[in-house]
Amino acid sequence: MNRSRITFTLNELVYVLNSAADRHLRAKFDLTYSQFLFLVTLMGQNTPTPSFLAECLGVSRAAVSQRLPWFQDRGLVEVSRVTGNGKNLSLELTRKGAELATQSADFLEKEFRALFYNTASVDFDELDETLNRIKQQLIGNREIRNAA
Amino acid sequence: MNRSRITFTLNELVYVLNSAADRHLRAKFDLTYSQFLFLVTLMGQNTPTPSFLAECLGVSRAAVSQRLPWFQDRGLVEVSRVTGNGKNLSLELTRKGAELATQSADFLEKEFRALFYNTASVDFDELDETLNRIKQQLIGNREIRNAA
DNA sequence: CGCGGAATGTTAACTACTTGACAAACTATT
DNA sequence: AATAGTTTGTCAAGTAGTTAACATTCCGCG
Repeated sequence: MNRSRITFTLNELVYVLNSAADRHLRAKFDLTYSQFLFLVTLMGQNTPTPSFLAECLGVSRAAVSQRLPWFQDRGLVEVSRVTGNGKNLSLELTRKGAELATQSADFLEKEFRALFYNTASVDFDELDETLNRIKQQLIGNREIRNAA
Repeated sequence: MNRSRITFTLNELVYVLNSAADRHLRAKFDLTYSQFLFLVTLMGQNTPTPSFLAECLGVSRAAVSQRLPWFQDRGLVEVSRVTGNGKNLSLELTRKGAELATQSADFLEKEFRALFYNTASVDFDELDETLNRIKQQLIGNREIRNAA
């Protein structure tokens, strides 16, 4: 019963976290959580292709392709072709997009820091490391299984 | 940066966990992870209303309403009206549905137990408790904020 | 009793994703 | 250099959820 309790807890916690983030972002920046993720992920790289961005976001290429016009129309993302490369598009945050990403990320960071501040008894670094170890274990075993 | 690292890690871990569960369930029981959750949640109560089930699953009443025929058609769930109550429907697993829920839950439990067995250095009970504490903290603060 | 208000279940319209198919562009091998 | 194979971005169709509106049923209270 250990297993099921903890996977349920994880799902619930993630739901609460993401809902809270979504609420804050909508209220202050008129931004969806997944729009926020799009911008922040884009900021984390320099001029990636849509294909690579899709991989980072964990969604399909088609999904990125469909969402791009929304960000272009609002002047947040610029799509360009690299000269001498007719195949790949290149994505880049505009100045406005970068500002929005930075401001919203800072804001969210501050909000959660305030919330977590009271939870003094938790070592978040250690927790993060533990969760990552579990994740790696799962990924590792999966690959072994698939190869077999 | 603490905050963002851990929320990202949480999301990634949940994704890996749920994907693995989905893969196993499809392969062995021709069942989606969310279909599995539907059955297991239903088994956890006795003859709930669709409305209550929706709340437990964290989805809208409309979503449950739309999904019910799928489970009825396959003889997994029985929908009935309680006599003297024209308003509420009553949901119940059929024998077949209960068997499928039990078998798939047991199977998943066994799979994950095997995976986790190697991660000896993690105290899963303690981890579960920690995650729950964080969740409660978040919920608590949210309610205070909303009331203000 | 009867009537206003709340809750339930269903429907319609919408959203955000998916997969599969495709053309265009690149890469590698011969 | 030609070509077979891969990668990329896009489109069409399908899926699972959402919100909003609705009829129906129940409840509390005059």
